[in-house]
Amino acid sequence: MTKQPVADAPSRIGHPGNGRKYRPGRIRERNREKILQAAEQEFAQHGYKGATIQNIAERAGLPKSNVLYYFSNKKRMYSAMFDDILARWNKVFTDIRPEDDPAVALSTFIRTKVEMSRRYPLASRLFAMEIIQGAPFLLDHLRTNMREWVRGRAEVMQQWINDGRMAPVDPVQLIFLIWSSTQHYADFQVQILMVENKAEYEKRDFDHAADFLVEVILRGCGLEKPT
Amino acid sequence: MTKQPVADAPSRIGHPGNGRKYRPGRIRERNREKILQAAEQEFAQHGYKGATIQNIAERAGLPKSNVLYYFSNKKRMYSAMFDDILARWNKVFTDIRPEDDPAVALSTFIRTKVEMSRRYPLASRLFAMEIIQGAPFLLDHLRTNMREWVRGRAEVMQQWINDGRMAPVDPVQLIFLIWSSTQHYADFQVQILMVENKAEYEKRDFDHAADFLVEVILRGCGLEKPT
DNA sequence: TCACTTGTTGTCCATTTGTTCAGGAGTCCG
DNA sequence: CGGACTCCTGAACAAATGGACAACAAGTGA
Repeated sequence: MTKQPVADAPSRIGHPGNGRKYRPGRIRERNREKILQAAEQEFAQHGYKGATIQNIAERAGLPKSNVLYYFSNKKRMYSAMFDDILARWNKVFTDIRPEDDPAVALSTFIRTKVEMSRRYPLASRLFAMEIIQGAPFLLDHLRTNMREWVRGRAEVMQQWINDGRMAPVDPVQLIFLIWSSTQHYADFQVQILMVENKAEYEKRDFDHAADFLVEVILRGCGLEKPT
Repeated sequence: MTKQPVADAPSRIGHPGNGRKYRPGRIRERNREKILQAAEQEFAQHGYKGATIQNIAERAGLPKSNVLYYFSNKKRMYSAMFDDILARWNKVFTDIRPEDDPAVALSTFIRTKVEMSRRYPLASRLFAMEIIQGAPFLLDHLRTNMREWVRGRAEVMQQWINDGRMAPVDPVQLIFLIWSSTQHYADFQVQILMVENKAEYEKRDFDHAADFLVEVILRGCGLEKPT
């Protein structure tokens, strides 16, 4: 009789003595990571339906069966990825507060998002794909967490507006504007590269983009670029 | 011997007397349209690899074989769609000239693009998908037509800047900003609806968005909203 | 070493996929 | 009507796909 595989439980390193005799291996952790990275590429390029386990396995340099040992099926693999990505996302974005300086806060927000586009373009594309496809997996997340997130920020911005500290623009639309314009550098990378006739992005391209966005959007909100 | 099908030739209605005895039917035209529309939905939702001919056929209410009679294979179907879309695209966007008023021109551009997002959300998503996937079919178009298009507009904007008629911002980045922020309303529809807790878009939502974008972006470029 | 868990993989399978094809139905004009 | 052309479609097929499984290898703590 074969043992039931541990079935894509969330990573649990340094979590001994939970009734288990052996700590679930470092091997597990390493391979899980390899596979998730491969999956990120494959899913970002082909979407959920278009991605194949075979391809992911090849990218990860493992046999298909082994991939299926770690993630018992395609669906779980896909959502495991988003767990990873959303966790990363949550870690980076700090809160804003009414007493913050609007110019500084917005500028930080924009720069952080551009930096995310630079460092994790695949995650960005993946997210974009998921949304375009109708967000079958993330609908709930959008409806709850993300809605709350936006509401919180928008409230603070509204406060700033009421206090006359920035121009009266719709805060929710402003968030969309920042999201879209910053993500664009990850999602539409190919288009931008072609139009600008470049082979690759460099750090300074992102800095330039961030400078541009900060300048235009802040001025658009009646703010001065912070020093 | 069966006749070779006319093999997805471009529509040719009202084009008689080219050696053919019968004008290539109106049936052809009607079904072609039905199929292309179904394909637009399917490809926009699942990407190139994820879309299936079977699904397209079902959406169009035709047997698979019939779909393949009109478009001999998946690839041709896919590019036929883009021919359609790019043609539509080209028809709508008028040129800008140095003697135009920057505020009016930019404002028109933004509003036109928002209107496109409203009227042809599927086309927008399709395009986004194609780019995210690395633009395997559109690379050439991006490299040539689109590059030229951007260069032309950017030059005019630079002229405006040189003449002191708008703030000195990078024109190419400005175009990207307008593209991304306007497309967002089509591509990320689901996200926006969820965050705003709505079931559907209405015309006035787009108007609101367009007003917001015109206001912020124009001000960001040191321009006054045109009356 | 032993007993047991975790990790690995080749093989198999039902289903789906893109595509071909042959034959037939429908349409149109003289 | 007849014949030329257009349109339609069920059947067939090789390749690919998601997944199940059983046998085996490697690791681990006692």
